[in-house]
Amino acid sequence: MREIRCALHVQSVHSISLITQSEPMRSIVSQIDSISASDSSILLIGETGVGKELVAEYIHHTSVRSGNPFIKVGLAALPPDLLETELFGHAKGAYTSAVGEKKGLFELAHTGSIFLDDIDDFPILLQSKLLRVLESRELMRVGGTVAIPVDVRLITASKVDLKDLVNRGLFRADLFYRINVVPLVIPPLRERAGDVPLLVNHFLGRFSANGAPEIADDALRALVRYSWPGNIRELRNTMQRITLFARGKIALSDLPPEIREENPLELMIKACNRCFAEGKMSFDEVVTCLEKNLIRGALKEATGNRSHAARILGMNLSTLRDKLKKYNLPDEA
Amino acid sequence: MREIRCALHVQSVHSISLITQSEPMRSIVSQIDSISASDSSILLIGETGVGKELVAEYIHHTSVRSGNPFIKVGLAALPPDLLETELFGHAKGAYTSAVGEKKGLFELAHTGSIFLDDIDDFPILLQSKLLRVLESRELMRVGGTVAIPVDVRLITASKVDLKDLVNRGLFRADLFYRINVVPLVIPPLRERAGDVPLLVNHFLGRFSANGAPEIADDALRALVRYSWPGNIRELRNTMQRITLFARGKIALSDLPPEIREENPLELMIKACNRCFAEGKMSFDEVVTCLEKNLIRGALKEATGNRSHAARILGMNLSTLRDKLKKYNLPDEA
DNA sequence: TTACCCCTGGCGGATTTCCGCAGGCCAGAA
DNA sequence: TTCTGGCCTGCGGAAATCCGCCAGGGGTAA
Repeated sequence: MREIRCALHVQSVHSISLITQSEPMRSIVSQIDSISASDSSILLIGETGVGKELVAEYIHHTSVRSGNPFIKVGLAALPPDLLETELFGHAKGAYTSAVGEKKGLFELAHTGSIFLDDIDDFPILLQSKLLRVLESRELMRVGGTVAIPVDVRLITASKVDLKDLVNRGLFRADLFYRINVVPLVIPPLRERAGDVPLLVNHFLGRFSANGAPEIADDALRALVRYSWPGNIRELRNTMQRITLFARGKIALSDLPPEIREENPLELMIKACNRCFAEGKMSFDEVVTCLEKNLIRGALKEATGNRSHAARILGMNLSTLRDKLKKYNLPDEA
Repeated sequence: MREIRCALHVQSVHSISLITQSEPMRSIVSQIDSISASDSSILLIGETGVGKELVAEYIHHTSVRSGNPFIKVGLAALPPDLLETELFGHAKGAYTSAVGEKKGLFELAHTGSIFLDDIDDFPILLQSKLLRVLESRELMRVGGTVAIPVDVRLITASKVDLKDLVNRGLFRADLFYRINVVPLVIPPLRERAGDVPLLVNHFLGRFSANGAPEIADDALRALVRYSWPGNIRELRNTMQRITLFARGKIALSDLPPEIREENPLELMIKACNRCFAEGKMSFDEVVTCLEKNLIRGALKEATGNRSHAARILGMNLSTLRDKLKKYNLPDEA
């Protein structure tokens, strides 16, 4: 486990690392540390792949329950009809194939923590039972008649704002307030691009037999510039794939094309913003300039054929004609 | 004088070099070589700084008159009231201060060539006299009574299309036809960017005591990308300035900012075209995308103040509000 | 408390834009 | 020679856009 000083902020507990130097994540680590003595329910909000599971582990292992079980449940991955029994167990003979009693995941987490990922996908019919379990701190197995005490700390994760689901009647408001005692928003990777170099280095080191290889400057810039729609999971997978094929220093050419090449749309937006902000052009001037150039390009490609040019541009011939007249672009201007 | 093989085309005559590897210039050199035995009047057309004077020298020194005088006249640089006497001389007592007779530049060019630069600036009142001299092959000094024979080859240069001036009555049609026997259009440097590396190397070598220094790749790319509105003259001056201050290899940081940094407008146009061509977006989608982003940027800069944002964008508040509604951009989306 | 300035929303009129329709022309195929 | 398909132009109606006007609210200074 590498420990880095000065500008970095690495908390390593129980071989779990939250690697960051960005302010958004530092703030979250601070909040987690400040409630480590607490038993409060925590709701982690963030996009797929941002590392909610890792954060949940960190929370558990820095809490007073760190020596006790930590049960992770991906709710979205469980078949809906098995969900109840998986979570709460079932009594003997509860249904045809229930030849024996079964402990649920909540029982297994007794005295420890349970992490319910994708709580936004939780069936609303089970929400009332979950709420009862949380409030009474005991559960009734499916088909059972005996209340079984459970002492668990609840950590949940959602990829959307549960308030929206509450407003749409898809999530119980009372359950929401119960699990949202401490909300933590995990930012997407594109909002903490400053962490990308650390994470890249971390995963390259993780997957390389000889320690993290060096990265060319332009390759690093491309990695930082990329928006990482798949967040840390995508970054991790990308680094794993790179270490399989790259030799020595990581070059720009070692990166997959969607990272290596700047997205044309992003490039355009950046250029337009820069032109508008620096080029002293008004909104209309920028839009007009864009339209003119797109039209010119299409006419060139269509060798002056206006009908074809209109089709290229995805507009009506009449519309193109009107624009040609408006901008005084009669021929292949 | 360096001679380069293979891909290059360097004609060196009498310590004059036309350095090029681009097709447009090669074509011109071929035309010049093919008329070297001719005495035809040549009209060079091209922007300021493209090297018309150098081309004129080359023409003279590859012609049969190469051993005879070559007189260069920048017509725009001469005071209009002295123009006639400079070109055609004057007799003794032609005017108060004319204490002696004076040969004009045409006489000095006898048996050789005369190069009249900026012929587009030539006063229309002198155009008839010039025409008479060219047709009769003799001249009358200002205030003189004796016809003096002159045998000169005429090379003229213009930075505009003289036909336009003829159409507007600013240039005599008969004179135009007389001097336009062989028109040669010298392309601007931006239309033969392939020559930039050669020219950069040439001038760096010219101005460096220790031979041409090496250039970093990104610096060379910036030099090629630059549009060189001042053409070769600007390139020459830039290289001279660089060799004064740069040490060793020429880096991107050694270049002046207008070359080092890509012009925002050009960048935008390039990016927009690429986005449209590669990004599989329709005209409307591109325009919409641009508008949304410009609006978002303005709102961000105005911290949500729509009146301010409208002013930033240079549009009416009502217009901005209509667009916000159209694009469903309610808050700082 | 009052006055002033600025922002925002609602709304409607004028102008611009989009585009469909009809007709003519041209080139190529039957 | 006729027919067909495509392109282009003129033109007018519907829809969209631009923006001015009015009213209300909030903040600040006198």
